[in-house]
Amino acid sequence: MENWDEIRTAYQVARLGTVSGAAEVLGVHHATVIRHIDALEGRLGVKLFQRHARGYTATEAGEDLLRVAQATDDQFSQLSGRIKGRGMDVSGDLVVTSVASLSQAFTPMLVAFQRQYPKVTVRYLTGDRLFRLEYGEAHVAIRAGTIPDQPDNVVQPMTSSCFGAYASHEYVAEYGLPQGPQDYSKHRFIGPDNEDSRAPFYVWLRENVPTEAIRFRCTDSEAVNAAVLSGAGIGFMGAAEAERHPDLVEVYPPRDEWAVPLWLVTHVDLHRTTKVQALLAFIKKRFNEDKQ
Amino acid sequence: MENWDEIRTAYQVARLGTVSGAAEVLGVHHATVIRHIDALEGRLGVKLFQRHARGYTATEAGEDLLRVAQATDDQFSQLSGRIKGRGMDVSGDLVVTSVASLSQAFTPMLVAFQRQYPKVTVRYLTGDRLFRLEYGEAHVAIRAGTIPDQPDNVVQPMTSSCFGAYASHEYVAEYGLPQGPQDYSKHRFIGPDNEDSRAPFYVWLRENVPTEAIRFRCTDSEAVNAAVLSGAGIGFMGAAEAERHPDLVEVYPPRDEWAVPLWLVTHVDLHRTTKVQALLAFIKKRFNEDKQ
DNA sequence: CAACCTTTGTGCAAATTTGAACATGTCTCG
DNA sequence: CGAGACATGTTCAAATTTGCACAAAGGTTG
Repeated sequence: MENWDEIRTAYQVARLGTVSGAAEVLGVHHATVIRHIDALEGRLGVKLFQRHARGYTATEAGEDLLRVAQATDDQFSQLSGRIKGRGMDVSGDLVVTSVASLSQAFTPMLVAFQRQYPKVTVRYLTGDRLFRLEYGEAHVAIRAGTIPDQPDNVVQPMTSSCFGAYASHEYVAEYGLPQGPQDYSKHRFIGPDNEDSRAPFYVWLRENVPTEAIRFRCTDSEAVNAAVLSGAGIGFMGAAEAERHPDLVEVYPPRDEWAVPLWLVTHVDLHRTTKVQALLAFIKKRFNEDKQ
Repeated sequence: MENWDEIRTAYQVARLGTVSGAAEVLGVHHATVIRHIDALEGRLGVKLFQRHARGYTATEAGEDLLRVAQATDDQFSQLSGRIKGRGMDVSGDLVVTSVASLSQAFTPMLVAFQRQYPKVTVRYLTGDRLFRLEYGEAHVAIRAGTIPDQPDNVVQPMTSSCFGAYASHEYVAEYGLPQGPQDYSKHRFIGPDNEDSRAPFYVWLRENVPTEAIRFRCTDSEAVNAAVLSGAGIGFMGAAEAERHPDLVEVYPPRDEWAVPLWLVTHVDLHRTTKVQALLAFIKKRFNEDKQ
């Protein structure tokens, strides 16, 4: 029972009773309809129709096919409606992923988004492994750092995450604040485990602070935060994160050169869907409001 | 949502996750699969799959299609099984038609047929109008007289219906029996309303009996029977029918030249079905047994 | 890390499907 | 009864679909 188009043709013939009528409805030539029926009957080995000068009347097999194909036709129409409608509708799952360190900033935004579009279910994935857009693991990803250049991904700049240098009260009480580059060697800095880190503030760190002064290294920004809070030294933190900890002392305020750009990334196949567009528009609007 | 073949293609891709796999299952080239998907998505205006180097993964729309098409595939397999199975099975309706005058002889045979094939429902149509095979009004027709030459019908000889001349006791008591052709003008005969009747005994009647002697004419054989029984004159009746009326006097016993041939007629589209073949075989076997 | 395998994607030619025209037959209506 | 409308069915050319060859790119494995 392969070749579903022939079933569809037979269905119209059974429904209308004539080859000509079916051909008109299907938008094909009546010769095509005849050939479809002949092929289908030949493959089944059973006559579906009885031919006569006034048209085709369905045999029992033909009537059976009529019932089944009728249901199929209904199913397909509904499916088509759902699929096309889904294009206009913001509903179903919307999977967003980012590195874990951004979750504090993003969760409130996603919650607000969900309240505006109640039919959508937001799934916010953060984890140690990178969720990949190209395998359909997420609709939207928020990536930090250098501009992602994956093919098939459409990426647009969002905002920058401002980074400053912070230390705990305890640290400052013991070591004081550096007054200039000449003091750096007398301080303890928290750096990245990866010596080649491209984060702009770590590039600055490599270029301005002697390696010996970097006495604590972590892979993870969460670990850096914890280290700073524990008084391990001077470390770089997002300004928004730092504000949440009144214990911290701002060693250096955020600089533009330290800012880490954030990117909104979507897969081409999903980028044009209204659901994704709704989220992107929502995020941008939210950031614009925050700026003002 | 026209072109069901593309839905079938998309279904296999969604099910297997790769274009290549779907192409193999479908028995087509993978380029064809890609083109089907592209066409379908283009028409729907929604992406069904997300493309990546390891294959295609279904979007929500694609998964919706998967569910619907899965059900459709099941339905079509079952349909195919039913249709093909029906070919081997003697079940469902079996519509037989004949002129009403043969019903006495045929009903017992059809009843026996139904007992042998309990899953079949026999519908025996007799009526004033001719039920036509070419419009699917019946599977098998029993026709009397000259050989039917309708195209698209397959006709085979069955047996002959023997006709003799009969009259009622009352008639014979009053008029006696004709001793030879010279007596015909002194008798009353029952003839056909149609002066051109091709029934062999009526041809004989026209050629051998003066028109004035034919004093009662009917269109219908049932009416002829009634007329004979009522004493209207000498009329022609089927031998089997006459035997059921002991009041009748056999004026002339059945002659071969008076016999009316009977034909089993089926439409070509139905002739090869096992159901029809079962009935035809049954009828022939029954007649052969009767002969012995 | 390099070779190999699997996957998608794209021109171009072959094969298949489709469409137009015509033949034929039946039914209907005046 | 005869003309017209409408149905199926067949033949041949055109159009579309399909298959093949090849390219490119990510994934896998030794």
